[in-house]
Amino acid sequence: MIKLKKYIKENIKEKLKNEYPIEPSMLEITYTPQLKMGDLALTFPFQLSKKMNRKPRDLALEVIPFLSSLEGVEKINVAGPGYINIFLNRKKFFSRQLQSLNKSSLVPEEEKIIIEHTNINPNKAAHIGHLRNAVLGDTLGQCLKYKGEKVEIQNYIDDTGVQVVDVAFGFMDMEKKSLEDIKKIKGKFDYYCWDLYTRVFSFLEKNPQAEKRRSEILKQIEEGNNPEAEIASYISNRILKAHLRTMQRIGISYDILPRESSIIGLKFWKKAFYLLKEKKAIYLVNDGMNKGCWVMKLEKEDEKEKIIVRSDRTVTYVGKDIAYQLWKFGLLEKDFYYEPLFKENGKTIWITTHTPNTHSLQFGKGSLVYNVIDTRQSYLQKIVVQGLKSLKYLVQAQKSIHFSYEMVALSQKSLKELNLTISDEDKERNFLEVSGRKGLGVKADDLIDRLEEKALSEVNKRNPELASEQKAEIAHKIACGALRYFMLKFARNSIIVFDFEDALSFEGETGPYLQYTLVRINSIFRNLKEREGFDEKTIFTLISSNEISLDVLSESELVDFWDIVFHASQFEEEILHSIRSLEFSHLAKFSFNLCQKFNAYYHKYSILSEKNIGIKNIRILTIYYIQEVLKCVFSLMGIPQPERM
RNA sequence: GCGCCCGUAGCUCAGCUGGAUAGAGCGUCUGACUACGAAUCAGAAGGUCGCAGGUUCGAAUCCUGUCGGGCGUACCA
Repeated sequence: MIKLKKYIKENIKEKLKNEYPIEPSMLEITYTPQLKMGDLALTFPFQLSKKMNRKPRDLALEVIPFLSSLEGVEKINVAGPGYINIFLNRKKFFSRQLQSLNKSSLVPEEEKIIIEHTNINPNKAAHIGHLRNAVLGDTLGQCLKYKGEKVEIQNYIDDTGVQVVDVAFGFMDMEKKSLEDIKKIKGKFDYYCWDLYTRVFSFLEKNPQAEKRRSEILKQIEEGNNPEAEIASYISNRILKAHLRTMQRIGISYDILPRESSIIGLKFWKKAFYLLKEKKAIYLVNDGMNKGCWVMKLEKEDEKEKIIVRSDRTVTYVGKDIAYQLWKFGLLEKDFYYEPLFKENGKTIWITTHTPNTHSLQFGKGSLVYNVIDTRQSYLQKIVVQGLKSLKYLVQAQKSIHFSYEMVALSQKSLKELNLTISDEDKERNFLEVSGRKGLGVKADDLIDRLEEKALSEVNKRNPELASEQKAEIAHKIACGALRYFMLKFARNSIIVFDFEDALSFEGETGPYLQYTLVRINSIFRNLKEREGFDEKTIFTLISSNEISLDVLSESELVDFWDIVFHASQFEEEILHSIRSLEFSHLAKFSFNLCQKFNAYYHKYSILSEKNIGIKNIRILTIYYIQEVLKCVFSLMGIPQPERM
């Protein structure tokens, strides 16, 4: 479709350029609201009419003779006040689509793209907000890979931040536990810390004097080689593994896990600090509130200073983030050491370390960087970009993209279901922000567990004869599909007010609806094979024989055939559009719509029982085409494809 | 105060760099399993696109103002 549009556009430009003052931007090809009007539409007569001071409809009529003999175009006519509508040759179009299946027509544009996502503080269990982040980031990565880009997925581990300190403080000072005691804790460690963290938070609120001890621990951790650092490192490592397991459940993985401790240990910040000072991007404040701090000013926002280095000479998170961002572009002249963390499906996941070793690998050095971080951190992301700009890395600043999205919040109803108590003031709100500190949130594993449980009971109803392992596997795939579609169906600027009923639904606009569509198609092909020996080979010969004739179809079936095929053929445009706007709800809605069209088609037209071979073959090719398109978009969205369900 | 985001059907949301009659899902009501799997489908009801201006041949979409809501504006991340 992309190629076809390009062809038409260039041809028309060529044919009209001598007669009319036409500009390339006028030749955007759009879709008609209804296929009976035509397949593609041109609106340039409206723009031309202004320039030439003539009626758009007259211009359109006049132009049409110039447009004849376009390859693949059946006819062209004028509609309404001056639209030029193009009707494609359906047979040619369809067989071309079938032949170009699995051949991407998208072209890569970057040397290497880095995506940073997930980034969960390793001090408590992952929650639904983290799931949104990871699903968006992963989907972006899959789409870019489809486009042919070289993609590296990074998951930044803030293992030395205050959040980990808080939990270390809880273990050491509140629970009086040694490292050995902590190691003995059985069961879900991330859940244990979830509860401990909320207790620490309320303890600190009531005992402000403990603040001193807390900053002591922070310093010890940064220095290393002491019990505090050992405990913190144990906590973050164990929780990190829990997070990775959770993400594995929904099919999300990473290439490299950069650790903050490595950034500190390898003095990345020292280097960045030197650069920033040298270019006068930051300066020391001599008096006033920020006395003794190194600060940065944000462009356009006067009077506002962002502290990068605190008066006690420790660096803030943003400072480290600037250093990290510089490293991502290969601008720091420093590199991490890497060690394998574990293997996943034959692929090694690497983690950074500051201890030298012999592994020689190359990460970073991207030409484009996406940071998937929620919109509340826009200000900090701006500071990071500002840092690059101040260092005169203008290209890199422009290629630092904050993929922002709104938070996942909790509905009052879901709070009640979780038995969470909240203040009277909060009870007035429509929704409540997830808060790790207050322990307000739905843990990712809990949600996935509930989805799997529900899916399993549905599978049991429908396929009681299957082996229990098989049922569990199907239930898992359904749970994953439901969750991932749920996270993608909302536009990224829309706050998801989490509701269990919506999230656990398997009907209507949901992941399982999409999966069910594919299962139906599988079922048809399974039957075709069992009953008639009709397999993939038969389809390939059918496609390459080029003996399909659409003439056998009735008029109304031709309409339905064309509606579904034409819609499906737009999938690559949708992928591109989703990447450009970072709006994967487009891809989600597109897939859902295609499934709706298929399900309607399915009810209307039978395949196995069709006697007319010509009609039957077209129907088979049609659903084969839909199947291939669906498989492609599902895999980009990470929606698993069970054979049956 | 300043910055960013949101306001579309009873509810939850789509609606592209402006394009033809504003769409889904849920819920409500009416139908369809002796059928390639009903996790489905067909149909009905439901809208002054927050409000007011402006730009345009054309505005849910762009601009300005305004009202309502959310988030950010930490020597937390």
